[in-house]
Amino acid sequence: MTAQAKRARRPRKEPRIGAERRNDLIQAAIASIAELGYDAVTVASICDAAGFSRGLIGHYFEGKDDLLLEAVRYITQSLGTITRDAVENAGPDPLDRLHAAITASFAPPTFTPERVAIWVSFAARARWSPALTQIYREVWRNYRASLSRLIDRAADRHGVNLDAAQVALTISQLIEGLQVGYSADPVSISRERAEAACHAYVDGLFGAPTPSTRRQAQVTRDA
Amino acid sequence: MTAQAKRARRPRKEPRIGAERRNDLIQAAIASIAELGYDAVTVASICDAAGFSRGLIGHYFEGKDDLLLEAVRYITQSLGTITRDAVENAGPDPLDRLHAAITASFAPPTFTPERVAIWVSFAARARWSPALTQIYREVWRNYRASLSRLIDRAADRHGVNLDAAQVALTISQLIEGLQVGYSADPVSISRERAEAACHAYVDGLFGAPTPSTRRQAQVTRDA
Amino acid sequence: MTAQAKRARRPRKEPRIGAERRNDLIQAAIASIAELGYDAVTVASICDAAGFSRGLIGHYFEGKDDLLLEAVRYITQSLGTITRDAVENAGPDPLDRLHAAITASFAPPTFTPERVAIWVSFAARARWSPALTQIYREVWRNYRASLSRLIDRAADRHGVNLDAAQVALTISQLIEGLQVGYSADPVSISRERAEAACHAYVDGLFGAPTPSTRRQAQVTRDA
Amino acid sequence: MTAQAKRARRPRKEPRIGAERRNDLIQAAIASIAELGYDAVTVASICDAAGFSRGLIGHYFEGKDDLLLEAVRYITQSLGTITRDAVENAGPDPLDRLHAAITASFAPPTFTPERVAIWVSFAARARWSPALTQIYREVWRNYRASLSRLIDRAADRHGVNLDAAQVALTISQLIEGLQVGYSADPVSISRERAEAACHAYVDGLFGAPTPSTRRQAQVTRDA
DNA sequence: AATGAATGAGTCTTCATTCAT
DNA sequence: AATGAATGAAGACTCATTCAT
Repeated sequence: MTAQAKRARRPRKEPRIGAERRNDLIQAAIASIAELGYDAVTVASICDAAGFSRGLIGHYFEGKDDLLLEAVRYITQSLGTITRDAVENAGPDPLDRLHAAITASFAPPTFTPERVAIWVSFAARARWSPALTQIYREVWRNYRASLSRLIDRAADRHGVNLDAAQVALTISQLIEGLQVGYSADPVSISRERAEAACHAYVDGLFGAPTPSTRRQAQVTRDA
Repeated sequence: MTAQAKRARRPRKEPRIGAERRNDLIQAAIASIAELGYDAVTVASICDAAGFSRGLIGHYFEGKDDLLLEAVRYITQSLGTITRDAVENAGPDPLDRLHAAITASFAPPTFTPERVAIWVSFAARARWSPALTQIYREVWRNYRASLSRLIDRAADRHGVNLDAAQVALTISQLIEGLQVGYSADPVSISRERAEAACHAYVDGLFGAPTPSTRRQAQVTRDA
Repeated sequence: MTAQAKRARRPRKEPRIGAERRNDLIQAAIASIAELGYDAVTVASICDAAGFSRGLIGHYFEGKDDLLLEAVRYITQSLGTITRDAVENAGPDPLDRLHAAITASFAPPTFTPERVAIWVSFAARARWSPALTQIYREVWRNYRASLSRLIDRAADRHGVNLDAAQVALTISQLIEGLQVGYSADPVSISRERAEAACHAYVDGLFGAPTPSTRRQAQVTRDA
Repeated sequence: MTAQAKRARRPRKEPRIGAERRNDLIQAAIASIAELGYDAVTVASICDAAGFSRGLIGHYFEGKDDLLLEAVRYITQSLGTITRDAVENAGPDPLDRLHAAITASFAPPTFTPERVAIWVSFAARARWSPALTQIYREVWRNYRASLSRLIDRAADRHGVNLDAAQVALTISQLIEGLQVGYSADPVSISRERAEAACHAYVDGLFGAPTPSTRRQAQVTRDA
């Protein structure tokens, strides 16, 4: 805003590989979005957060929009990887794997006030940005496809008759909606309530008697 | 000051009473947000949409932010009114009333690409705007409180044991999430699928055999 | 606000009612200048001070600049009248009359924080406004001419040899300078110190031993 | 953001170090005030005078007001320095030093139509600006304190009994008033008459027989 | 590679003026 | 006569981008 003042002499950084610099800037962009909001972010705020000079963005990105897009990509990729890992570490039972996917969605680093807020900002802007729309669509389609497979197998195993596509949609959008609520009003919607609601939905589908022990380990591994 | 000389001017709009003009501007703001996105909206775009000169905003609002806030208030109020009306016109059965509330949430004028997109923008920004946070919280709290009452009564009537608060939260955030999905990617998440998923969740709770006939009339009056 | 362009004195249409309204607005303008400063004054602030609607200025004045000029004229005329009256009521002795002129310059309604501040604003702006330059020049020329006559006669009477024109200039600009100081920093330069300094200068010229009794009556007739 | 497309640009000024640019802008601001008046100055007029683009002010100053304040500070500091130098170069006699201070006050670069006009604008605005009030007060307090010391010593040396504080106030405000007069109406109040009046006042105090030879050299080096 | 000075388009806001009622 | 709605020009400020060093 104002205060082009004190640009404190900072120690000159050691020149590094481009990829590392790029990543520094992406992380700074994420931090800056979290602090100020997607559209209040400025090149200056990002560079200040990274400890770099203003002009550096032009060396590594097409411009501000490009950097912001990369930041979004970073977040979505990280989201996908984390979910995948969680599912694979969850054991063979498809229902366990389903719950593990949900648990991962409500655990750090995915479910953090900052990350959730950024994600929501990103989803909200998708309507007016083809690039964001495409990323958004792909992420959720993959997510729902994975869920669908798990749901199908779990339904088979537990002898339940389900519309897997619809259930996957419901889970994905319930997660999305709980994220929005948590982002906007974390007082009313705590992380715990959000997670519980989502698990409860799945439990309801499979007639499970609150199998909370199944997820306890993962819930507590917060950072 | 400096010589505000005579100049050619466009035909002056006939002055109307204040309240009417205020509403004109609010509607124009809503239209402009829908077209450009919450943060790409400019005073110029709003005034152009309304057919007024730039300076008029200063007469009726504190400034751009104030107008935008009023636009949000307008939308939320309209949302509350519509839901209330729908519930009251739905007959005595609490489960019918619950489904009516959901139906109204997925019907125009609430569920319109423009309205949904604005709502989502608004929710996404709430985190960085105390004024928006307050509005957001209040709207959903009221909404969930209404749902809770309906759920309690419906559970009584149908002999089901439910955590009303959790179910209300699930419904509200499922709606929110479906709106986000519809806003960002209306191709993957159609209005019909969104509505169906939400009704299906409620049906699942009450063990209903897809009582779709109950809502058929309203579902098809979409725009 | 530049462009204090030459504006022919237009004849007033409704002399009586109009004159009253005109005066109301002039007084409001003076009050508004005093409160906000010459250039922070707006048409709105003046009309608010007068309790009138915004558009009324156009009925009685050419515009804002015209009104402001009239306000300045009002103040300068009032200044001249007051000095003249004070001198004429001071008795026959020219030195008494000289002191009386000074006393009047440091007494209300001339010497008031508001009036002084306006006067100084006006003087400061004169350089860039031919209309103000003209008023300013005329006022002080008349004032100095009057002083000169008094000084000449007083010098005769008291057998002192003086450059009347230079003394008149010194008195007038000492008053002006004391007003500036009082306007900008009334803490350092009180009204009393200002008046005393000016009388002391005249006393010094005529070798008077602090003839303070001579002016006591006038000093205390403040409003 | 949004499409800051490539555009034709004027030849870019070669970047210089910050302090130099700051000074360029301050000088341009002074020139612009002198030309247009304190409140008719715009960011555009300043930048045009400096030959820079509009946005540069934001790099070196908080904004327009900050720059204007710096311009005032520059002028007042320069005023103080010049007076101090003049006094110290004036020889040992305190009365000579007193006259030297006055002479410096009526000589360039202090006493220039532009500088005087700016100074007067600044004094006139002080009433409504705490920052200006503070600067104004400090400058004149220092000035009067210096004068007081000189007056005391000169009175000792010449065996005259004087109220040093009052005389200092009189001199300072006489100078101020002569500046105002010169600014507003340089035709009636020439630089020479102004200076002569001020010296004559001091001469009168010490009973000097118009010791004009003492100052003749300096008087004639006018611009 | 990195810096930060410089640019200039875009936006919001203010406000004197106009004018229909 | 009086009102206040409406206008539109002017100005300050922001900020992404460019580019010489």
